[in-house]
Amino acid sequence: MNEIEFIKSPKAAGKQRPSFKAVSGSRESHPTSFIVEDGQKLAKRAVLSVRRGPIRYRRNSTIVCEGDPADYIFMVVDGIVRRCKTFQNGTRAIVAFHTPGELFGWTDEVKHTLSTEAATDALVLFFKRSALLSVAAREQRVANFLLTSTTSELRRTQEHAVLINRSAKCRVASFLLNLSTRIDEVSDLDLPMSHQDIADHLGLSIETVSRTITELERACLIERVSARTIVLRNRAALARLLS
Amino acid sequence: MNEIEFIKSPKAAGKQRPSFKAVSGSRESHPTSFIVEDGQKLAKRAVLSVRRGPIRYRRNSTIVCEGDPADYIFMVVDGIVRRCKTFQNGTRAIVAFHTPGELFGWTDEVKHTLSTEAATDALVLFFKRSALLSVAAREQRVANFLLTSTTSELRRTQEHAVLINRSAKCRVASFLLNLSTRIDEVSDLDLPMSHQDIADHLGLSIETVSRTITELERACLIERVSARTIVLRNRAALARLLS
DNA sequence: CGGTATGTTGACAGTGATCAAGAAAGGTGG
DNA sequence: CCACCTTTCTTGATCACTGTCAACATACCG
Repeated sequence: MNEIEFIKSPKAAGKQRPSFKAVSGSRESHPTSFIVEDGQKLAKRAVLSVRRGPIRYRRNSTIVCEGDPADYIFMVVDGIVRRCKTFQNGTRAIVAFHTPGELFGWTDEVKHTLSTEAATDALVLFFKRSALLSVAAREQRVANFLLTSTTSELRRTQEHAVLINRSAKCRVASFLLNLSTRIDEVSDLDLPMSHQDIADHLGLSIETVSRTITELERACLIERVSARTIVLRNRAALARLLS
Repeated sequence: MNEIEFIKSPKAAGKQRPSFKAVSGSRESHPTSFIVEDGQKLAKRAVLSVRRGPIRYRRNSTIVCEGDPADYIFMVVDGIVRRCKTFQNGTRAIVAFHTPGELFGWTDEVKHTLSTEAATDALVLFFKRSALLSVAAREQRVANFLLTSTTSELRRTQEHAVLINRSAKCRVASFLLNLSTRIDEVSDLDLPMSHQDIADHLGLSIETVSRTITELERACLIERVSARTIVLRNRAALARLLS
């Protein structure tokens, strides 16, 4: 871990881009509200007792390196976090992006198999693995939350793996539709991450991502307000590209 | 579900190819031995009480269709099972192969999002989702097994997703190394599934799979005893292709 | 033994990567 | 507020890897 900076309030983070502020600011519920919803004071107190942070990370800073001991697991409070693997030749594969409220990094291995980095300025909670396990043993709702989080992440990763043998147009359309459901899309869809991140996530070159967005715009499926701001003009047609 | 056939003994299945028999016959421990290892008679009785089957499936028969209600989850007893999604244009993506002992199909959705098919003759146990959940609520070891199974599947799916933007040679090498650790590799590595299945799993064409195997053989990294039987001659060199 | 399914190899084409140049956006300092 | 610089994005030209089409070989099965 590097570039760690303790802060007093979530408001201190995520101001790099106006659109990003809008995204995080418009969230009605706090990411950890699942504990409240469970209505179990004991569980809430138990989980919070093993919480560390939140810790603020600047964009592109590393939260955990591949190979680091898997002592902690994480939850995004604000911003976007990417989980990736970098190869010797410098190419990088981004397995997943995580949005606020998502628990990630849970593993049975002793070491993390993926690096975790801040794709935007981000605010991240830490949970000590061993402590969370012992809480889960006492509180069934905590155990359930662990299982549910892992199951959701598995489903998303499976859907992503399905994209492997599909065309560039299909991958980009899928990504845009997916993203629009995961972050608050007021009217415009603000891309919180760089095109390079999107390219590494979809297994495409940055040039192909750009060209494909242009192509979708020419077909009037989307509209490019700015490089990082897109309007989905025809969701139905975009969805048809996937089937 | 179709082509279901109740049988008395696992011996009745998996005889299609001699190599397949050798693979399944050489397993020392029974796939459900985790229950015994847990040493909890209550848990064992509880889990077995919600078991259905085993049911035998012939190669290429469908176990569950995409969109079927997710009332049951599954465990491979014998053979290889594939989980896939087929698109309108006929192309198919195989997200994962499952080997004996693996629990799969766990989901939070009401419907299965992937089809499940027998890649070889296979023997499959069924567990009623709701029943397994209530057992897990009583027996922490059962809950743990659910979480561990899901976590393992997530890790494997993540590793598979990483292969997206890598070369054909790298994908095939990765697949062969991976397979050799998952099935008993006496001296030869018997491919239990067809080249078409491998191609759909790796996002390659069947021709490219064939050509890549030929290429690896020319480089003396592997040796092709027959179309379905391969010897890994130089594991270290194969592993170097991945990094 | 013949027929079907599966695997192999070659020729060619197409999608997307690479290389290169320019444009736009964001950040910094005057 | 503007000038400058850096980063990010866009577009074009070319190339390479892999897909497609086709023919043949081999294995499997009745």
